[in-house]
Amino acid sequence: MGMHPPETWAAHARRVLAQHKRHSGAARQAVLELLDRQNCALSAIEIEDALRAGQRPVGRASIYRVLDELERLHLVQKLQVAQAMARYEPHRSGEGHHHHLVCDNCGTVTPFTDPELENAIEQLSRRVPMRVEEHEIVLHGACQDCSN
Amino acid sequence: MGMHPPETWAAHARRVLAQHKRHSGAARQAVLELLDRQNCALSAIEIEDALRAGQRPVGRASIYRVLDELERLHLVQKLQVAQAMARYEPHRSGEGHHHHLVCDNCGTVTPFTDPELENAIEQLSRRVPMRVEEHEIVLHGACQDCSN
DNA sequence: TTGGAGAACAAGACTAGATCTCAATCGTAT
DNA sequence: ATACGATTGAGATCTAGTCTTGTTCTCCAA
Repeated sequence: MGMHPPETWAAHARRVLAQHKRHSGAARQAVLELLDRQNCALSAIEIEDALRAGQRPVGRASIYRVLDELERLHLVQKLQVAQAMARYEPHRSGEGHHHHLVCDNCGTVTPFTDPELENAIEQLSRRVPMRVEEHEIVLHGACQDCSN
Repeated sequence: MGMHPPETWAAHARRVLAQHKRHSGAARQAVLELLDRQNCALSAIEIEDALRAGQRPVGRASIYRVLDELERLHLVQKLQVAQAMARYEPHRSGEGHHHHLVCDNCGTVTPFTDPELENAIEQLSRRVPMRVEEHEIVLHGACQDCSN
């Protein structure tokens, strides 16, 4: 369990994709690099806009296709956080893992982490009639600004 | 804190609605009664279909309006379980509370309950910078049928 | 009991997130 | 270099959810 050489998530993703015999196209690279720079979840539309504004426009269909692919390989996690709009974030082992607080008043989404909760989920996953691969926890309520 | 007389969720909901000075229309009654007969979450479309097939057709706009209203009064909980489609279920205190396992292969949604998990969430809710009112937990993976 | 104010309702136009199609292009193994 | 399959983008299409509008119904007070 020694130190791994530092490797970006994007590099890791590229490696996994290569192992799965995928060609490496420009659209996919752009999405990977954008995702790698984020620390919380983005929607497909936000990704589309960011890429159009920034480095390289990518067709909407490509974005959804890439996100789908990455999700199937467990490289991103797809979240149904609040509205009827999916969000995606890089699936980093350990340190990046977090869940979300959603303010039902103003709609803000804030990430949080909690080791004890992770522990409880870990235990639970063994008791449940399913091979658990991911979990998603959303707390709803009123954020500090809104509860005054 | 004694025993309450047995009261259906629908009756409870009607009472709360009355307290909030809402008139009582036919569409809302139909939705209430349908929801009361379910033990897991329904989507708005499923509700629309069930009502059209069954007792009394109700306009789609009305269904969403009613569900919204019920959600604001905490009489139903809105869930973003799997696909980009919200699901709603009666919010019963205690005994009816549960969470969901989603099989990413076949899409089945199964409810489960777990006191320890509820406990962990309860603790967590105090540590977190938000007044927590609801929580939603979804475990993803492969169900028993699909993991063979 | 009746009349009126405002709540509830239905139909359907509309929006926006997501998917599908298909022809053109690109990557890579040979 | 070539061939073949993977990748891509434009735009059509689908569908959950929202908005608009005119009508109907509930409740309450006279």
